[in-house]
Amino acid sequence: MASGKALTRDFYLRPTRDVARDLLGCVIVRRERGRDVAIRIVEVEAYLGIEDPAAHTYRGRRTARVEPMWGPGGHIYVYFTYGMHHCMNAVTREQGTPEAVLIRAGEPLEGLTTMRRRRGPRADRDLARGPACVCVALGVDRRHSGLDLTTGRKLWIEEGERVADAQVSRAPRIGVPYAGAAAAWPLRFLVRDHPCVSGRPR
DNA sequence: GACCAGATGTACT
DNA sequence: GTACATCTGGTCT
Repeated sequence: MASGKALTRDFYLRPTRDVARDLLGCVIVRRERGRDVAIRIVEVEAYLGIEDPAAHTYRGRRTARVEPMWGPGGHIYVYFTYGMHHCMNAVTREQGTPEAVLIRAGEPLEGLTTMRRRRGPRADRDLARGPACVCVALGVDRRHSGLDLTTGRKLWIEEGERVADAQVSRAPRIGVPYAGAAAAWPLRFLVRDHPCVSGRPR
C-alpha cells in the first residue's frame, strides 16, 4: 500500500510552520522485515529552535541528544522523556537552523496487527494517539534518532491526502507551560474533529 | 474531568 | 550530585 515515494529534502527545508501544517494528512511509513506499518498524521507541533523557549535547542543548546536538529531538514530527532517515553520529530530548515515538528498523533492505516500487538488492547483510534504512542505504534526509539527520512528505506514520510485549510485547526502547544509567552503561540496543528487527535487539556 | 505515580536519561551545578 | 522532563494510563470523583 505504501508508495515508497518519500517526501524530498525540499519539503523539509521550508519554514517550520509551513512544514508542520503540510505534514497533516501525510503518511509515516515504517518498513521492517518487508512489512509496513503506516499512520496518517493528524496532529503536529512546530518547535522554532533557538528563539523558542519550548524547543530543546533554545538559545543555541547543542548537545549529543539534539545534534540531529542541527543538521539539514529531512532527518528524524527522537528523544526520551519522563523515564519511559519516546517522542519523534521531523527536523526542518537548513543545516545550522535547529527547528523541528513533533508528531503528536496519527490515524492507523496499515499494519494494524503489528500496532495492536505493540500497544496492547485498546481502541484502534487510540493506537497512535499521543506522541509517545506514535513511537510505540511505529516501533521507533532513540536508536533511530538522526535517520534520514528522505531515502525511503526503513522510515519515511510520504504525501497523503491533502487536508483542506477549512479542516485545519491551530492551537497552543501541549505540555510546555514552562515556556512563558511561547506556550501560547499557536504552533499546534490538527485535523478538526478527527477521532485520533490527542491534546488532552493541561 | 481531575489527579497522580511511574523510572531514568539528560542537562546543568 | 540533583532537578526535571515536548507523557501515559490508571484511579477516583
